[in-house]
Amino acid sequence: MKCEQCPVRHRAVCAQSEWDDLGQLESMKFYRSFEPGQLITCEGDRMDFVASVVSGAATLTRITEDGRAQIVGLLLPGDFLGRPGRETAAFNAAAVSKLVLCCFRHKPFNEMMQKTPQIAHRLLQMSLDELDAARDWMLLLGRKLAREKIASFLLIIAKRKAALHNSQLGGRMEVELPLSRAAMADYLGLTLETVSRQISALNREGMIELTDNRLVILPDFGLLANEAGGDSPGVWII
Amino acid sequence: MKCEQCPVRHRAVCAQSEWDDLGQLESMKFYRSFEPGQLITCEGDRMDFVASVVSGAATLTRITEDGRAQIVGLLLPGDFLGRPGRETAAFNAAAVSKLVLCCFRHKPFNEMMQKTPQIAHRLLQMSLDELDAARDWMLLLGRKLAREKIASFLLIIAKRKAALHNSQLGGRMEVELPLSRAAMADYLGLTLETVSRQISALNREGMIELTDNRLVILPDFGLLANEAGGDSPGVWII
DNA sequence: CGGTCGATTGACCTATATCAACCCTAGTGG
DNA sequence: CCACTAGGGTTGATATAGGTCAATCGACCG
Repeated sequence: MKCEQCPVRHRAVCAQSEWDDLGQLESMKFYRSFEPGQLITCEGDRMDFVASVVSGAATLTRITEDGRAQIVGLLLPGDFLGRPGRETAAFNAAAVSKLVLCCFRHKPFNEMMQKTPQIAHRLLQMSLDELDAARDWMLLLGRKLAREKIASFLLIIAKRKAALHNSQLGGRMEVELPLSRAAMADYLGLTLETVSRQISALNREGMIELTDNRLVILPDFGLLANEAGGDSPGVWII
Repeated sequence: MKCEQCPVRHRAVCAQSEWDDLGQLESMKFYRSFEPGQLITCEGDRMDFVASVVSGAATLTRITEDGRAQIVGLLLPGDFLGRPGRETAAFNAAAVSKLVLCCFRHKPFNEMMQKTPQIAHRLLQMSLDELDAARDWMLLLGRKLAREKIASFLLIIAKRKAALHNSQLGGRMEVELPLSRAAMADYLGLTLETVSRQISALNREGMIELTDNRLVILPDFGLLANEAGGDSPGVWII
């Protein structure tokens, strides 16, 4: 695929790169695909590339010795996986849907970063945005009720979808959940039973309409936002 | 104070800057002091500078509409406050002890970042480290028991102290808590009563020795680490 | 048709929150 | 000098949100 036609061209780490830089990236990139459930790396593993998510979704997970898991990152199209200058994965990364990555080997990517400020700059921007998002997520994990966690999650997915498609936020929206109930639980610091119960409750009360297990209609975005426990939603629009 | 004598010279955003860059930073920096409890910025406020923590400690806090608070960042000596290119604070920032900041106005700092890759590069490094720390914190908030949260917190403070002084980790250590019980609760996603109870319990069991309310002796670092719920501790050493 | 996987629902339990009393220390002012 | 007060911390009794364990359901698949 040519970079110009790339669906994440204007959002990924290469977003601010100009023509000739893009040509260089083009020549060093390679695509990798993963099936739902497939591991990309394990914590501690050598990871010889960094990548942009082109399509699909992946999760970063941190696990305690006794097996409790917490998803600490949800990578959607445009997001960046890996850390330049670190060749050992700090987290388990797994595909949660059919996933396509646009990969770069560490060494050429590092050299590129040294030479072209745009890429380093964009990566800094993206990292700071992720940090903001992580901090909002800490508020959710530490202080929100189960119901609020679920509502917040639905909103963030809706917002990401709107941001990717440059479409409007608000009113009636349809979102496809990128995660299973179990994965949502690991994302929200809940059990899958609690996730299921809360989703059922929101459904019963008309806050959401469940069509498929993975397909949710939000009849009223604003109404649902009231249930999310009110952190300022602006920052989520990455 | 001259930059060469700065206690955080080798850890702050300026760590990788060379002589002449340092001269430039020197000419544009200015110091500000804050008393314990004093607000630095409120979410949404205009914030006309970025800064390095020289001494003392500050917290970043996120608050829900109905007043539940979560501390989402603990800034210790060397840490960076603010975001280049954003002049509106995204969080409440407050001093929790006598605090000294080394400040730079946005505009000259941005220009400096454009010109000198070292600063931008160091800031990227620091942001990525913070992101790693935030992700470990998400595991704590989402999945750890109260007792494990407290133990983890004591360990991270001990580790930061060791890192700053380049001293050894392990064995018997003494740490000064930068936070009140209430602030610890807001950091750990607990209530202050639960914090107090768990600290008392660890004290009773000899895992820690309380001298002052704010001064804790860890008789055996490794023993306490067992109580922390076992995320790989390596990443904490920022 | 049996088996597997994800999701839902129910009954019960527990870690932590909540509410409340109390303690200790430091500071203040009579 | 000492009573009074305020702020931080501890401790106890009770309530509850969400966890745990277990049964069931539906869809899909060989």
